[in-house]
Amino acid sequence: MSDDRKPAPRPGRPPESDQRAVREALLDAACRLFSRHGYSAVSLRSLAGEAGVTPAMVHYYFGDKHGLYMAILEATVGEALADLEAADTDFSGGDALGAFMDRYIGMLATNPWLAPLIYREVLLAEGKLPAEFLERFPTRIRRLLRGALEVAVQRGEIRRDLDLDLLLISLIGSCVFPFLARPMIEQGLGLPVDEAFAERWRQHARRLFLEGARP
Amino acid sequence: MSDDRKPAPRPGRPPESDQRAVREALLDAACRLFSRHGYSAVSLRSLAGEAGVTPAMVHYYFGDKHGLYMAILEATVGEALADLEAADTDFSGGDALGAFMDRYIGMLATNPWLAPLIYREVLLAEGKLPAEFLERFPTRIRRLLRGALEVAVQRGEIRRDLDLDLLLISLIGSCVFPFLARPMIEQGLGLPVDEAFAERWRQHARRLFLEGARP
DNA sequence: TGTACATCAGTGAACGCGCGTTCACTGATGTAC
DNA sequence: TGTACATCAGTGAACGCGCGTTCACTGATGTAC
Repeated sequence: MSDDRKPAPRPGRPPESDQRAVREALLDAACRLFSRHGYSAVSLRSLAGEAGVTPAMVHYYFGDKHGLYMAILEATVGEALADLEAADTDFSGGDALGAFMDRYIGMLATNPWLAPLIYREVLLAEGKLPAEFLERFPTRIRRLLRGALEVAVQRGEIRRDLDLDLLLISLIGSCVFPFLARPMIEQGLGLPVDEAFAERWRQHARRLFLEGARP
Repeated sequence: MSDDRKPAPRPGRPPESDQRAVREALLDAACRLFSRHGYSAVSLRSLAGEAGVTPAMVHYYFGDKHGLYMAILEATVGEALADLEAADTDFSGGDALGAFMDRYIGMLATNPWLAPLIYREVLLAEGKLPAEFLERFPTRIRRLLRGALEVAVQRGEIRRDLDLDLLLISLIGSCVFPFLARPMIEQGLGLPVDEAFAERWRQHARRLFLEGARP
């Protein structure tokens, strides 16, 4: 009764159990562990231990390990993309690129596991679902940004002598890189990558991207 | 005699064997597989198969799996770093930053496995050697670049209102990002990341970093 | 309202498999006399 | 120059272990009559 760290798991259906709590504990642990160590380096035993449940729960709720992986991808990456696309209309106003960078950086700062997770899946193509995500994610984000870039060029907000494909890569990189390189920044440079850093990075990235480093 | 794909491995010491060939076949396969799939996702059986040798060879030459990993880190990352540092003197002349970017991008383009390998080890801190590499690599590259940046600021080649820490992150990111995002660029944008791309990226990254995207 | 039963959330021991690793061994090569 | 032997490169079968996964089960909860 006094020890609630180990709630004395008895056999049989637990009273007043909350399915969503178990599911989300698993999703939460999976986000953290998969993004930090990679899919194959994380065992279901350690994952279940982190979530405070039995390894068999993974199969009960998600079928198998890969199903859990797909579930967090759908929940995190899918939601993030939908969020960016829903805000597409905002980008039609002035300074569309700045608005995109603001929103993108904010999203990456709020969800620290997002960048490494997407990176492992999409950029390294480490995952097992090239057909689905490798086509879906970059295609959607490319469509989103190519349009904004072309509009910006036509408006004269961007120089005409820059290759738009390469500029697209630079734009994404200048948003996402510090959240990929987080351990290096925190341990190598001694800068905590928190909300305050994200705010500084927002301003720095916008200014550098538009104006350059030269005086 | 005619079939040299399977050289009919007989028991006993092979005649005219070349130790270095076996060692380097293992290192080569390890570079490709570890950088593509990650340390724990690569089994010694698949790695040895790729190199055309027996799994037991890994222990014969490198002690264990981790020893092989350390060996390729030392061979690739160590050599790359030493190369950059040896060229440090070049950077004392005019346009030190441009010279660094040129050299850095060239190195990443020549060794396609380098960026993902360093990323997995240093940026994600996925490896088991935080004490050794997480201190060595970023510390050295930071020292290298902070000096060059401060000199550039004093010479008036760089604006004074930019945070040097953030600028350092931007500089590294604008060199390394396309080589990290290679699968996305090749499959998502349809651009092959080859030597020609590296040459285009060199010019693009330098111009964008110094002059910005605004007309 | 009680009762009988289906369902449901979860347990925990066990399964087979592939992993990293070990080891007794084989026959070619190098060396000493 | 021959011969005896140590060394050396490499084999391949086997080891124990931890992995993902399965399954018989338990007892609380929901439902039908």
